[in-house]
Parts: sequence; C-alpha cells; structure tokens
Amino acid sequence: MQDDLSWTFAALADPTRRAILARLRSGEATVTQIAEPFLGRMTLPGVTKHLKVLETAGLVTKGREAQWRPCTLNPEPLKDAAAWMEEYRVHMEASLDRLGEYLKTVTTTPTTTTPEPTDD
Amino acid sequence: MQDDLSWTFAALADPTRRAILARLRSGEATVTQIAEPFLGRMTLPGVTKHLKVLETAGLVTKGREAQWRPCTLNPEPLKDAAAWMEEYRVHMEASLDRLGEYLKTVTTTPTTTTPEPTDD
DNA sequence: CATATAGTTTACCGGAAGGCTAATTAACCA
DNA sequence: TGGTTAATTAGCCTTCCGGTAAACTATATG
Repeated sequence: MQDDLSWTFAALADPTRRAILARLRSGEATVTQIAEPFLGRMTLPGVTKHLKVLETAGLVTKGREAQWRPCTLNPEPLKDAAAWMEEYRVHMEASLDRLGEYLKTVTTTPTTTTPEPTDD
Repeated sequence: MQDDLSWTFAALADPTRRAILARLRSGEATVTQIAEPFLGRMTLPGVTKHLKVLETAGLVTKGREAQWRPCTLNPEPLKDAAAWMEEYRVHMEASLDRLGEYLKTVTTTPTTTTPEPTDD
C-alpha cells in the first residue's frame, strides 16, 4: 500500500472489519465466535480474510491455543490515526460546533442493546 | 461502498489524498495548485480523480470561479471518524502510555519546513 | 485409527481503484 | 475569431478487493 497509516485507514474502511474490532472491545474471541454474527451474510473464509487485513494492519493479534485462534484487539495503530486526526481538530472545532460537544452527544447517545451486528 | 464512515476512511487511506487535505489546511487552492507538488509523480487527471474521491467523501468542497475550481477543506466527515475512534480511546490509553501524552509528543514534534510534499 | 471441530489455503470471479494518454469542455483574452 | 489556460471526461489497462466453493491442515477425542 505504502505506509502504516494507509493500511490502518484502509482496514477501517469496511463495516464488517469495524464490527469485528467492536466485538473485540469486549474481549478476546476465536475466529468462529467472531464470525458467528456474520455467517449467513458471509462465509467463514470471508471473515478469515477480513481478520487477515486487520492483522496486517496490526489492529488484531491472533494467538494459538490448540485448534483455536484467540484474537485480541491491538489499538496501537489507532493512536497514529488519532494523532493524524488531531492535526485537524482545530478545523473540526471551527466548523460550526466544537468537537468536544459533538463527541459528547455521540458518546452519550443510546449505546443501546446492539441487536444487530451491523457496525460500530 | 456502504456507509459514510467507510467512504471517509477509504478516502484517508491514501497518502496523496492525505497530502491534499494537508495542503488545504492552509487555505483554499485550485486544482493545478494542489496538483503542483505531485506532477512528475502523477498526472493532472490523476489528481482530479483523487480530488473526486475526497469530494465524494465530503472532505473537500469544490467551488467555481471562472475557469478555476477553488477547493476547500470540509472537516465535517472527520468528526464522525473522530467520534468512532473515541470509542477506542480507553483501549489506546490502556496500552502502555496515555493517548494524550502520545499526542503531545506527536503534536510538539518538529512540524518543520515540509520540504517534500510526501504526506501528512 | 477414524472422526469431529477450528481454521486456513487455493483457485476463481466480478467489480472497483488508481494510473495513463488523448480528447473535450469551459472560460478568459487578444 | 482564434488561442491559451484550467480542468474534466473518455477509454484503456493493470492491480487489488471482497466474496465464494472446495480442498487442506491441525488438533482433540472416541
């Protein structure tokens, strides 16, 4: 691709992959556990591919335990992405409302039952 | 693609496009002005394409003034991206050092002369 | 050993991304 | 009118992406 940041953003540019990351926020999970919400929409190899993208981007670490591959979230690359965005904070704040307020409204919204594994 | 967030991240997943956004941080610019640092590496139609991606993602707004198309940065979509990242702040903070400190080290680094139009 | 479970690899497909050159549109200027 | 500058469009090519089905590897267990 070219650089780490591009890999990171590219990995994030897919709702399935973002949903996988969201799943891993609540702890380690095996491939089949991760895949479960998506099967019917997608096959297991499909999920494996997405996981590989996330792994390549360094966002997910895959361990091995017998026949299972426990996956864990690795947020390091997100720091660089966040740092990149930080440069634009002033622009975001300047545009109409402040980012902090905006984030507050977003962060305090429902965060409800997450019935569908759509995205995060 | 699917959703706004995906378009945003996809648009950011390219160093040329990030460099274009960085250029626009210092104010409005025409297409040829934007393209100037990249010519030799890329043709004008190539830059136009990248601009269209940014425009589609809503990150850049193209005006018209005679034969020129003054482009401006539109940070709105970045807010959603930042809001998405916010959910992972605690994870980033948990991993070794705090994001705030990390961002401080990044933000206070050189920010030098930007001799090459590599990226941002 | 045989079989079940967990996951990956291979091979294939359609479509989109990113690049180019050449041609075209649009506006200004002389 | 004709020429110049600014930018886009069109057509083509190659590579990558997201998905599949089928075959394979690896580990556990009866």
